[in-house]
Amino acid sequence: MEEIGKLIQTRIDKIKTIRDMGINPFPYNFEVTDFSKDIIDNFESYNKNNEEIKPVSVAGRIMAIRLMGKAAFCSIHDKKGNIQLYIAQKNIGDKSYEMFKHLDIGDIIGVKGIVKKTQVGEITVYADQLTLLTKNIRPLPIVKEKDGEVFDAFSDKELRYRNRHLDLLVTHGVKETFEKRIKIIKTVKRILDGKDFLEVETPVLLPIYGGANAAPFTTHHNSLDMMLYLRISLEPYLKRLIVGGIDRVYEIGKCFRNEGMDRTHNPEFTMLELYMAYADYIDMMNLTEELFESACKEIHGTTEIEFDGKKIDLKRPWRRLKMVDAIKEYAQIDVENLNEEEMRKLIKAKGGEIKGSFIRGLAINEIFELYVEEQMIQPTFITHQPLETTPLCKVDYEDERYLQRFELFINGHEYANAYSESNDPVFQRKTLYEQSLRRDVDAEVSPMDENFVQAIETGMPPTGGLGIGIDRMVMLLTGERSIRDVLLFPTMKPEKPQ
RNA sequence: GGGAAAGUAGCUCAGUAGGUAGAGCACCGCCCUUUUAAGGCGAUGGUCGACGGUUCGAAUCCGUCCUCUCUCACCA
Repeated sequence: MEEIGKLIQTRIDKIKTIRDMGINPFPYNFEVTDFSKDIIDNFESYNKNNEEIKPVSVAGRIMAIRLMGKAAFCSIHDKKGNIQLYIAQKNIGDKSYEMFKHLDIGDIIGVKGIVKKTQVGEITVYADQLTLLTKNIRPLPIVKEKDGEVFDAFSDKELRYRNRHLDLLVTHGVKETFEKRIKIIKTVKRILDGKDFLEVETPVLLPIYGGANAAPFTTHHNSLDMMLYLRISLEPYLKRLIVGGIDRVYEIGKCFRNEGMDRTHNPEFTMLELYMAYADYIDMMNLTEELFESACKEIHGTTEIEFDGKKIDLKRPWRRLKMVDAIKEYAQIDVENLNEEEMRKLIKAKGGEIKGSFIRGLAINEIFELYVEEQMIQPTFITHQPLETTPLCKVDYEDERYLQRFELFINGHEYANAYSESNDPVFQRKTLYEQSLRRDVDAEVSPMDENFVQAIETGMPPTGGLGIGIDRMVMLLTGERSIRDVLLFPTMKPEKPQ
């Protein structure tokens, strides 16, 4: 039998021993009235001048046991943190103490008792009653700590991601990261709700996909006997709602892209998309600033954060720079006065390449990405991308070679993308139709969505649209470098291939 | 897809001229009523990621594969 099996069997045997003592190792409930952090933070309200003021009832998982004959200290972990318990035979009685000696790290117990400080001053619950609430049979990773230094941390990332339940229990900061994640999302929602945006839920399973260039996941509906796609963006349905008269609409939801995985890409990820009728890309910039700044303040209490050792200030307003001006300033390249040959040379010099025939606007975008993007450390809106970079955006009034679009860069990475949305139905139909013809050469091109085009033909008001990658926003604000550290259950290959 | 590193006890890790597999913690037994990485004594525990090869003999050398990490490329 494998070793883990023996450890488990030992604990299963303990369950029987405890049952033989007339104790149910899996009782139904326990009245919890107090939590670790509250007791520690408000010690005086529990104990004054070593006089008990009020008894407490706490419950949690045993994380450490220090047994000394007829008494023991143990640390339990509850939803707010850790607290030490003092378990003495003379206080809890012979039978309970006998049971206690059969408990393990990982068991869940409830304790009623009084709060006191030990000789060395640690706030401790002195147990009068001990109740076993759940017997554990599978050993936890053992992580120890002294003076803030962690020993034998549960550090194997594969095991941590595959066993997030263990990771949450024993790895410092993991739970906090996910608490921050939801705080960020709630802040975003609060701001949007306050501006009269309607939060909606649109379908994930679609007969046709679109809104981005990406390979979709496919599935099959049995009773309809048809192929369905998982959405790659939220755009097509949110725009239908704008047409439908919901002038301010947003959704925060999972999108799915069947593409490569790395530190910043997971096959399923969370997008915020919002659409605002009668607004343009300038309004979207103002809103983006507010969302990031507010979320940052909510998490950090300040607009200044540090990431990768770099100080970043998210305080509004942020710099707004046309793409060609950014190239001029950061790369000393006057890209508008270059000919094709000069541009090709610049791209090649940085290891880039031009796919297919030379398209001037795409080359400008390529030069920006190669020469400038990584220098955009402080939050910067790069605006006026060349017309050729997307067909879904309106061109600028002043110079029709460029778009009313922005991309937000922070710390050299893109965090948001926004347009003054194109709403010319004739142009949209033509573009989407021509795109769909390229499907046999480019598998990532979306098929023609007739129903969507008909919606646009009904008339979409002038609209500003904004997309923000929530996972990356959370990474920025929590300092995590891998998307897997901001997803509770990141996509993993099965351990043992079937 | 390319490159690099890794996979040894439940956890964290040692372990090369190729010669029967080690530590700490956990677990088990004993001692211990103020410990906090508790301590002391003792014991158990391994298909060394998988499969092949070389060899009298492989955790170790070679090959293939699997998983994960980092990184580059691709992709929003």
